[in-house]
Amino acid sequence: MALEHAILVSLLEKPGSGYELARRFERSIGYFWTATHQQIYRVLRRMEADGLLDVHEVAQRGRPDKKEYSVAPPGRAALAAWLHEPVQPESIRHELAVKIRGAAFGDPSALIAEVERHREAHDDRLRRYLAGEARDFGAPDVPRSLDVGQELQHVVLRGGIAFERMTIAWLDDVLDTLHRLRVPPSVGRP
Amino acid sequence: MALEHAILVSLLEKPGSGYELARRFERSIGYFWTATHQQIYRVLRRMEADGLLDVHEVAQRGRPDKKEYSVAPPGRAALAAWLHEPVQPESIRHELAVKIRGAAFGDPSALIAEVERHREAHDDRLRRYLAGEARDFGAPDVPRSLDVGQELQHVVLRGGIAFERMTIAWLDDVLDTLHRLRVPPSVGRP
DNA sequence: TTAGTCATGTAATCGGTTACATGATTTT
DNA sequence: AAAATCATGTAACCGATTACATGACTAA
Repeated sequence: MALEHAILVSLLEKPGSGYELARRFERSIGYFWTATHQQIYRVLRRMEADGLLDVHEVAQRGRPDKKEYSVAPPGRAALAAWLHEPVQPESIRHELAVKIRGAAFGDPSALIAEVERHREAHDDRLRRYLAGEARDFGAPDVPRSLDVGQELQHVVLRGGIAFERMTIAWLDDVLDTLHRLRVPPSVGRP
Repeated sequence: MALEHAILVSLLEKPGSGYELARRFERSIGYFWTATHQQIYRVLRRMEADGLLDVHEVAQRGRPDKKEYSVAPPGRAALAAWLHEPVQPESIRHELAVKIRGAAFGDPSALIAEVERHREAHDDRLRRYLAGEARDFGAPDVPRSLDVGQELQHVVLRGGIAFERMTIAWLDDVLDTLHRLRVPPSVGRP
């Protein structure tokens, strides 16, 4: 049930509409949790009904009205309580890994293009993260003084960066392996 | 819909019962996909009804009968077709990261124990993966010659190992940050 | 004029988790 | 005697995805 808590964190960092939250889930929050706008709207309504959030409609010129959500005291309490509960260490779900292992029952070299596509996507994401890091937290050689919230945001972003770097290195390993498997392994035999 | 495909891959590697599949999902397949026995049984019945799998009951001495599933020709075809479809690069979902970012609105040092617990869990998993690697694929200095299926299994396992190593390093970074935040940053100011 | 952004929603379906349930056998 | 393993399932619920829908404004 971490979506609710991710929303609480995001709204505490800055109040906003469902639409704005959906956009944040595409970027900053996106490197540790994802959600579509449909789901966000549904959860927002439920959380408001439960008294965790306050809403007020904001009229805008030239744009549709929006409902700006902010965290109500019970929402803050719910987040504080959750921070003291243990969550269980998660496992990954990696569909591409299923495919790689499945390739043994098809043509492994047919996967090369697919793996390269994934590599590109992760490389793009890494670039975006690094750009965001430089923008929000300063370049490594030009450190800024940050408050607690920023320090924590930064360490989470470093996690996203580490994940992308690791994934890219692994996909290179996968590509290497797929290429090696195309030529029968004859070297080294007597 | 990768669970079906993960099951097809696993059953192609070796036929087995729902119970056995559930066990495999706790270990080898577990480092890229997870599933509980309830879900596995449900999906197995559906796949059998769809003609993707064959079943035959196996009587056992001293143990309950089991239904051994194996991949039927249409199942093999379904897997082959899926291998040619692109899957989209996934994002991670990391509940702990939500917590870390949420800690800014509570007591960050209260998270230290929780993060240490996660670090332990990932360290355990890493050890199991490394033990499995040595057992199934030989130590790095004593390489074995492997067939295509084994090579692909190995590269996926290397991915799991890389993921755990990266996660442990990141959690150390997180612990470092949480410790630093306990003492007010006074060094370096005039 | 077409595409893109801002903004919110409904409906259907599927995938996954949690809790509950049974029962024999084997190991400590 | 108790706990663990082998083996299979039902029911309820929740979380998440996909498809569909609307409508105004803005920029290429």
